[in-house]
Amino acid sequence: MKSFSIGELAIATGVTTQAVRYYEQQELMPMPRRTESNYRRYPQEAVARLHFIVHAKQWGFTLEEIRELLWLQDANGDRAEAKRIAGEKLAKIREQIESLRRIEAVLAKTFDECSGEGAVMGCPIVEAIAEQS
Amino acid sequence: MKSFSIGELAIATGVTTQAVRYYEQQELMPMPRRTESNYRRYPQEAVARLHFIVHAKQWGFTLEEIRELLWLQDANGDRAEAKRIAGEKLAKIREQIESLRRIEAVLAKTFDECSGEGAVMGCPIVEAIAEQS
DNA sequence: CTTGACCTTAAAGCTGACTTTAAGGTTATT
DNA sequence: AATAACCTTAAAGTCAGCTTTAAGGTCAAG
Repeated sequence: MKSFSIGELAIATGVTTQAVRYYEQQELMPMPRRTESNYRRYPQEAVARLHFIVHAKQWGFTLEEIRELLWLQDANGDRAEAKRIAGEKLAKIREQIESLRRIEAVLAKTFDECSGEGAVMGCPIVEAIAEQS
Repeated sequence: MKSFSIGELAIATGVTTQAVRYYEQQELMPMPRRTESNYRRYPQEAVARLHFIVHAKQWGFTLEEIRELLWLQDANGDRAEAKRIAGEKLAKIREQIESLRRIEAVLAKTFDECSGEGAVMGCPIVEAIAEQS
């Protein structure tokens, strides 16, 4: 079965070699075996694991949350625990959406109210920020 | 008319004195006059200006964007310019919402699919992250 | 047998928005 | 006159998630 140098692994997953070393340091990637000349050698599974990290990041998981999920898999832990982590993340994401929507609504309203003509004095956007309770 | 020490200004607006000095350094707050003993003395308008900063931050504006808006007001610039800044911010916020909504949809789906029972192996949440294209 | 592309480590730097630390000077109260 | 509660500055530290730098060692091609 093919084994990978850190550079090959990096290319296969679209991250930099430094990022891979950083994930190792942060205990997301396990310490791989080394060649005689002290080069890292990764097994096939490492590609999948690193892909998991990359994808989870795209989903907005922090490295800390991803570490939790990975350790859970390593320990073949409870599915309930994975669901809890995902549930917490889901709640956070929904809060963020709600918060952004509130801002969007007010900003969009004042944006429409602003004629875009004349001096900034009296501009509804600026006024709205200044007067916010 | 009342004038304020940096501490009074900070309390009036709910920020720390260090933050006020930081805003001065970042050219969001103007350099105020000093007492004989080199203490900062702020006029009434400084309270409003600092409030503007605090509120704009709550709306998700970065300090850089807030500086733009403040300088615009200082120069009594074009309302069109303020509208442009707000418009760019609005676009960014909408992008963020869209991105979060896409994540929310997928995460919510896999969350519902996960029974929460048994070992993490085969868990739909973990699988979904692993298999993401 | 040398050049260049890879690999190694540790440590410092980056962004944003501050906070913390250090080492003092001033003002108000007791 | 002493103490606390303010104020001053500059510089370093914090968080995340890396990137960059420095100073090397190794390996494949020509």
